[in-house]
Amino acid sequence: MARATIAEVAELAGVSQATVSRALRGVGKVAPKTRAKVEAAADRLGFTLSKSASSLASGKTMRVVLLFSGKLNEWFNANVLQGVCEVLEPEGYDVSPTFVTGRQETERYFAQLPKNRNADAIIISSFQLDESAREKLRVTDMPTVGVNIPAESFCDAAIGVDNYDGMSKAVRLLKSLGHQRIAFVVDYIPDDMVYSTSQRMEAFLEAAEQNGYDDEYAYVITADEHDAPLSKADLAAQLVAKLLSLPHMPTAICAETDQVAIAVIKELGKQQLHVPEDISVIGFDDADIAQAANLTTVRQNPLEMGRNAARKTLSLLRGQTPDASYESQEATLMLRDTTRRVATDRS
Amino acid sequence: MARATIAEVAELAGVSQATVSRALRGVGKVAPKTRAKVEAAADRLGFTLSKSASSLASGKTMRVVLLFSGKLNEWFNANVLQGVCEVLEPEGYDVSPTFVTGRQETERYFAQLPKNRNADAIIISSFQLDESAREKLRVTDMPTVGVNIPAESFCDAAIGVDNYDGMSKAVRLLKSLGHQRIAFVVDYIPDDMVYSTSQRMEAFLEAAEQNGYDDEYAYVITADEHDAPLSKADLAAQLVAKLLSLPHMPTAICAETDQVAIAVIKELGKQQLHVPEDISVIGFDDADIAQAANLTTVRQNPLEMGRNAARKTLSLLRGQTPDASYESQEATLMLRDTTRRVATDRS
DNA sequence: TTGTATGCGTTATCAA
DNA sequence: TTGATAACGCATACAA
Repeated sequence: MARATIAEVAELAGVSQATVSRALRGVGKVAPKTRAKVEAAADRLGFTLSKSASSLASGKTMRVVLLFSGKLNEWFNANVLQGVCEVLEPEGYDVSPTFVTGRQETERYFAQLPKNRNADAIIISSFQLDESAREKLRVTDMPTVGVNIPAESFCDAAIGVDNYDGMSKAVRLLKSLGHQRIAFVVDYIPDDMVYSTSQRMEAFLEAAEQNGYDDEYAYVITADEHDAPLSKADLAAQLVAKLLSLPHMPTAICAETDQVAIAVIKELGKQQLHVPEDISVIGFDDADIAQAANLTTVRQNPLEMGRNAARKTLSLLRGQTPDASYESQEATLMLRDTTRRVATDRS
Repeated sequence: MARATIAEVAELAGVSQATVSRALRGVGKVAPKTRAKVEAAADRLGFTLSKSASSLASGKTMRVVLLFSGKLNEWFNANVLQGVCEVLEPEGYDVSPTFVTGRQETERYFAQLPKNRNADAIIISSFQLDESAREKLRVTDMPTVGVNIPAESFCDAAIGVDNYDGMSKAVRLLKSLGHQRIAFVVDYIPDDMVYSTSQRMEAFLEAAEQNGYDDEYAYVITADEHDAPLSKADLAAQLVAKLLSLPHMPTAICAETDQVAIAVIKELGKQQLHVPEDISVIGFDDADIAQAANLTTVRQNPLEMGRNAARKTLSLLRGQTPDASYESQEATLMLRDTTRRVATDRS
């Protein structure tokens, strides 16, 4: 392609570069006739404004970075990304998905963050950041919005699911179904990552207490500490082993996520424990796999979170304060086939 | 943040701007000592090269567009994206995910493509393009690489799964298991979208023929034409209805995708037909849901396709020809719980 | 190996 | 409403 410049368009249209610029961007006062001329000329030359040149001249990069903890092909992240793109791209922004896996990469990323002037804003998803990283974020002059980030935060705005709400609903369901011993199963949680998981654990315990489960009736089962991530199958094997070696086996389990729930169900099956006949299981997320496995679960909506975060970002970018800077999404219980009223032959 | 410029770094380091530029990018000849000085200065100022300015000066945008048909939260797309990002981002490229859904958006996108000089390359995934769109792509001077794109193509390079290979394996499995009547179930295929689906259908028929299935022993069941996309449940209901109204019910089904396979299995269940006891089902993809549902399926690896496409893009960007411009990924049969040897009481 | 000078294609300020 | 013109921050050809 011939790469036309604004100058050629100006010449063809018989106006100045400045006018072309104004006309094409739709800013400032420009006569309808002039605009038409310019647009015709631009069209004929197959001309588009150069993003690089615009950025340089205006100081706006028209880019927003979307930082994930984990991979882009994870259900949650992919949905947030889709949501963000849906609202940001029509506004002319490029979204630049980035991801870090593990502690080291995270540190490295935040270490070099302050000097990054190559984006207008940053959206960060599902991080549990240490003080040093938070500090780095604070000193950045970029608007920062968080998705599933602790509320007492260092972000200008944030959106997340209400894990407390979600776990309460799960626990109340189990209570209604007559379950007297319940457990929360969860992978080992490194203290510096994965925010939502630890919050769900706390929420489970709190909800259990509020619903009258004493300590010995509501367990938390955690995997042993490990460095390399465990396969879900291995994790489930470990968790089920711990479950089965409990003084009293619970009749219902809440899992950290759908993934873990499904892995646990498979492992239980290997031990001839059937779900939901012998034991009920509830997941968290309502990812695609939950439907495929007919899993009762607590639904969150990362797609909508992404859209919401992007809207907040847009506000910030315009120098406004978002309507509700810190928002929390209600969680929904999805009743499917892995929960059941407890057998009546127990006291 | 103070936004330092290259000039300030140069001054602090006591060298020229040009030297700073060279030192920081690691190009050209620059003395180790000088480089160290420059790096120290840059570090102290919290300086990073401005992407916009670099782009403008060099003519390279350092951006590659990744165009999807469908949403970014679909399993296939999310995986391709992850793969592409994994290899492109370490090389300093921004990947800009874009998506179009439906015919109109696609047309609009390609219509304005030729004048898009805001990327160095474009990767397009899973498109079935009409001649006009192809032409637009051809006239673009950007390197173009395809993912799951017809081979006789308008791309400089491409990678895709071998749908023929995959469907052959599926059909051969069913033959080995003694199934004598088999069917392929598929959503209505608008002739201008979804490439792989129609290819799989053809591949099924071809494989069936090669394996000795006569016409009346290998059916293709297609949904009726419709404008708005059907929910998977509705689609499955329609497909199962057609299946059940066949002169002879097949004993095994190959589905277009895992999604369709799982929806069909659920619908069959509603009709008291159990999988695999009464009928075997094979999916295609091996997405997360396939594992969750214990679905026998044909595996493709979009993550690896993404990486591969990105590597090809990199080659093209460097002016080289990729080792293998057009590659095809072998498909793998994943044997799980939805297929079974046909009951022996049939002839 | 380093420095000088020019240009990249816009935007934005100021006049007209 | 439009036109000059000076930035914007860097890469690169060329000279030293």
